[in-house]
Amino acid sequence: MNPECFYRQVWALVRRIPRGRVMFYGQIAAVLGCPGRARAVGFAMRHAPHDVPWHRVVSARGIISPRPDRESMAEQRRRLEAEGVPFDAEGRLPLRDLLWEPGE
DNA sequence: GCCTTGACCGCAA
DNA sequence: CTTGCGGCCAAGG
Repeated sequence: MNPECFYRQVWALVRRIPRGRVMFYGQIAAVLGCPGRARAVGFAMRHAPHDVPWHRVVSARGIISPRPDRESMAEQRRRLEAEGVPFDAEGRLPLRDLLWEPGE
């Protein structure tokens, strides 16, 4: 699968994540049949179109992925909290309860 | 084309 | 629980 097609499928999938639920990078890649391309999913999020709910994608460790742009991290947390997602004192969220997968 | 970087991940220690 | 390492692979210099 070529990169461009992959990104479009990532965006299409992320658009289907319900409010208040999340998926993690590697999971998205695996669902699309491309295990090992978690980093490419990260790239797809960084370049996501305006209508893609990129904030519903977090790391497999249940934290908002660290990145140079601290402001976008804060923005992601605000958006998730606005959807009812709880964070503990260490900035972690209950991935086990919030994880979503297509066809659920 | 080579090398480095990065919104990653699973597993070993 | 935490960290480190290796594997991963696309982009950009």
